[in-house]
Amino acid sequence: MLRSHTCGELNKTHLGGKVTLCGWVNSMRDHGGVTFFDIRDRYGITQAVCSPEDSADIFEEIKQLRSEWVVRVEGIVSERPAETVNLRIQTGEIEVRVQNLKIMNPSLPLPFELSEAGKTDEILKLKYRYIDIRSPRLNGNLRKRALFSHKVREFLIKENFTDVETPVLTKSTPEGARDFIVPSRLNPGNFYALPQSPQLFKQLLMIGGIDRYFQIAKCFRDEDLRADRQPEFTQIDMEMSFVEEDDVIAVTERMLKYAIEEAFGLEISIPFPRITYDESVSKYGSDTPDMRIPFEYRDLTDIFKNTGIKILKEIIEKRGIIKGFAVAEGGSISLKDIENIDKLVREAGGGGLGWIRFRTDEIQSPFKKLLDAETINKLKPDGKSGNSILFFLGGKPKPVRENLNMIKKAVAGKAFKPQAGIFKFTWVTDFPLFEYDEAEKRLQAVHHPFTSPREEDIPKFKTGPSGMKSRAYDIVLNGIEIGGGSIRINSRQIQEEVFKTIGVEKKVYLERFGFLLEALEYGAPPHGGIAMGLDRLIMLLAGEDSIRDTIAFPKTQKGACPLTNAPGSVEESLLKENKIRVDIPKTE
RNA sequence: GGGGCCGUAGUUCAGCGGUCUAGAAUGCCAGACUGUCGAUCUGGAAGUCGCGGGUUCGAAUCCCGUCGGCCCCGCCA
Repeated sequence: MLRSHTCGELNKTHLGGKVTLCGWVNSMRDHGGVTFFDIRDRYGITQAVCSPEDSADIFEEIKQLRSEWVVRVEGIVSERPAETVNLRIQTGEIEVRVQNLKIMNPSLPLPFELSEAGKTDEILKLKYRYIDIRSPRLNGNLRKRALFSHKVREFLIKENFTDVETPVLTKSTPEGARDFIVPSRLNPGNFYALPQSPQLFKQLLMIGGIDRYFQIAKCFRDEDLRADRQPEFTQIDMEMSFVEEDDVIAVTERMLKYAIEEAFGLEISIPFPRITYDESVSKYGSDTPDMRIPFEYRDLTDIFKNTGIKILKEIIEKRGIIKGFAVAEGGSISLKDIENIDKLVREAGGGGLGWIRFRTDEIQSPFKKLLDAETINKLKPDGKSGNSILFFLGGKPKPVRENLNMIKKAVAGKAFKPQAGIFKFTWVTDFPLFEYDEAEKRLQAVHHPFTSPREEDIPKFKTGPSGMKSRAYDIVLNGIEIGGGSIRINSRQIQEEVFKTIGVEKKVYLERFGFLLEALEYGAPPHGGIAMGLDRLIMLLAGEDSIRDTIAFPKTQKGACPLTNAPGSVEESLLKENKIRVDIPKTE
């Protein structure tokens, strides 16, 4: 070993001891007659000190040091003079009096300052990712991620899950996201696809009697990127045989509780609340509700039906709805704010904003004169009327919901800011099995086409598949979907019904999914599972805004890696071997 | 495919109703300094104002195009 200790562990118990530290020079403080410098490694920072009395030669050599040089320092652990103790660092009570110095590698000045890394240009940070990784934030995120993954594995192995690797070179499937493809040299003109998830393989593992499978698996989807989407990402992928929804949900909850508590030191209480898809959309306007935000939508159509407010009456007569939500502590929302929100709604084409402010004994509202006491009473939010505001809109359900979501966002930014460190998990259940795809003019699987319908809905394949409910469940954390799963179809006949319903021709599904259909006929047990986005989970738990900050070497929004310059061109010979000709159309 | 914001010393940013011989902070270099810890003080170097074109006597600044970054919509079974 080149070192006897790390830079984070020395304290008064080591006084007088001879130690050797290795690390990066963190900051030089040359006072002429005495020089201090900090050595940093991922464990911490230790101050080194040297004056000519220690050694004239070493003292001179230290003057050459610069930030980020890699050094090995040999010296004696000494007590700092009382007034110079630094309580902000772990090792602040001691310092190392340098007896020997080895410069292991000098460094150029860094292309950006570690302390500025938070706001440095993304492309520069990615080009020098290894420098960014030296920052405690990124370094810490990667270690938290590793610890979390370790705890997940530990838990699942204890619970009898078997970690199985599935292929990365696999087959393209027509449903779902765009595939990344890999040419096959041995089969010219044919391509592998990188897996969008190990979905089919894990189902086959169930048919193979593995019973409980998991994998921390890389997945690939060639779609446009977002702060929480990378072209390659990692899922905690699980599948279990002979289970129902509650079994998958329960083991997932226990796993998350264990891994989060162990890796992040947070307290997580289970079971997590559940909400049905329909209720979530109706109350929160979304199937990924953020349970930190307490505003619930209320249908006010019946209350307004018989009032003298003409605009609202007309909306209701045209089979529209009136819907709104109350802000309990609305004191910080000014008339000016309301005006701005109204402007937002109008700009989005949502008609006008209705609002009522409830004070202790009066109300304030553009409709004040048109509202009788009884109606006001009905509209009043439960109990609290100190200074609450009710916002509402009328119109067709979908735009009303969308505009309410917009208002909610605006109000949440004004009157309610979710605290950092609050984690609200929710299960969303009873998803529709299919949804209508406007662009393609056909039904599509909401979850994926291997999701089982509810038993009682099976006859609806014939009578009206759009009303079918699935056995799928999503898990949402603070308004962000972090995972989803379902009980799968284990009957060939139902699987074929689903393909037909979503408009996949028999020829196509036999070609693409024939192996699955066949497998379902060889004793496929009932099974189900879940997949969770590891990157997103770590992002939320670490308090980051982008999954890039949880991934060692992420890509830019255009899918590029400025460090390696991927993607790049390849040798002509390689194209030839793969029988590929590049043909980029010229766009004028 | 579309919308928004951004691109100026190594870095973070100011300048953007045409006059800039482009500033600040920080970093860098040199010197001073025996208790600092974001050390301090003095001095210095440092810019293709993303790239291309246009308007103009004159463009970092106005216009067009283009490349790139970030956020969002579409897309993401």
